[in-house]
Amino acid sequence: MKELTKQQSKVLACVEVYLNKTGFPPTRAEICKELGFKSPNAAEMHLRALEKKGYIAIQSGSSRGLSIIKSQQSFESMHDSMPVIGLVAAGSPTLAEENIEKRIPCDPSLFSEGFDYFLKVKGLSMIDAGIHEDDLVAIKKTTLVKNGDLVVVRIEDEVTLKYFHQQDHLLELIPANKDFATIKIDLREQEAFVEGKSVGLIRTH
Amino acid sequence: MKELTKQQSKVLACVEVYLNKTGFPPTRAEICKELGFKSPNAAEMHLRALEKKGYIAIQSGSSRGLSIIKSQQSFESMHDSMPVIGLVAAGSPTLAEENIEKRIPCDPSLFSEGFDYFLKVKGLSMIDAGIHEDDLVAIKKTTLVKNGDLVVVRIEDEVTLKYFHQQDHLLELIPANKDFATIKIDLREQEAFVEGKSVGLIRTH
DNA sequence: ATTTATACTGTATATTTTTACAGTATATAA
DNA sequence: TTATATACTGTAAAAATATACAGTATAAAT
Repeated sequence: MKELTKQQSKVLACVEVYLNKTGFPPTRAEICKELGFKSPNAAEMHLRALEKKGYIAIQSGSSRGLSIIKSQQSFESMHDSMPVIGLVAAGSPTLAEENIEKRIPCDPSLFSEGFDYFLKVKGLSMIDAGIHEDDLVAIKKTTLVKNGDLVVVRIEDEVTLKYFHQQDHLLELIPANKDFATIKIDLREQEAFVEGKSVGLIRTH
Repeated sequence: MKELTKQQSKVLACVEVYLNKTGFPPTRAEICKELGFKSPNAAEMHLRALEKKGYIAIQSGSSRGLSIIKSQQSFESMHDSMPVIGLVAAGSPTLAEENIEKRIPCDPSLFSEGFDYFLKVKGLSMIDAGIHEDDLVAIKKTTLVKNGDLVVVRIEDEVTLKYFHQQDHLLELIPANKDFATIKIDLREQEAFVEGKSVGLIRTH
């Protein structure tokens, strides 16, 4: 699929937004109004380019005869899908594109509270909570967590999934496996960031 | 929401089908062609009625200015949702309406192989497989199962979720909890029906 | 220096489309 | 019997729309 110029991209976005808002595609004139062009031919030319590059189809002779072939919108918003993030050790911007292993076709309302991404579990530290290696834990980004919540915490460059327990300056990250030790952190000496909490889990057999 | 007459219903369906096929709504003339009317006013009148009853919106002055407000298509096919079945003891037609506890907004492709319904787990017999009480196990209806698969089996009026193991006439349904005994069935003496197998699991925290 | 691609303005026209108006026919309710 | 609602045909005009053609301007490539 050929690359789009900035303006072509704008026009395609305009068509998609209009379609989402009204349920039918815009006319050339409407695209112009939306994007500030003064001639319908400006829109026409961009549409022709988009057609040639395979992003849209134009039904000639039909008013508003546009249809989207390849959407620009991230797959996210069109047919809802949620990103799967590996439990990576390094890097901080968890939801950065390069950390997304794949996407699962489902929408955020799959779990009642909503969630932001799936975290792919590594290791067996939570096995007694019924959380296995490669399970996908649905994470809702929040820093508001209670003792006993299953949380994602970042300590320096390490991200971990554990039960949360904090009393005053002592943060305890408790595993669900007797072979693993509880991580104890004195928050006066070391920083720890709560990235979110688990609201659900999915597993593929 | 008011009831539709037969013709109104046909027109609404026509708009929806056209929209699905082309990506934009039909004109009055196109509806006529599709449904065999000879006057654009026939379509116009039906559209007005559909608007008055709240099924569509008409953007006046715009060509093809129709948008669907309330689709006729069943909720199922529009916004996919999958039924949740309790692990009920009695009754046989598993997917009968009365057995559906609720529906989860997701589509069958959530798990790569596809699935037909969720089974809500009762009891702790599979706890060592990381399957807890109230977990929802995604079940694909099939009778083609291998030894080691996690299957839904019906024996008389009892439905159970266990690991499958069969050798000749001996069927073993193996739990994942040392406190539970393996169910052993001689198929020459007793019937057992494989209803499906697990392809995944979801849990709400 | 000249071509080529992108990105438009401005105008005009044929065509598409909406939409109003004038009827006809039929079944159902008052 | 007379409304009233549904379900159309047929026509026509006004408005919306696609689309062709003639230009201008700019930056990058050759």
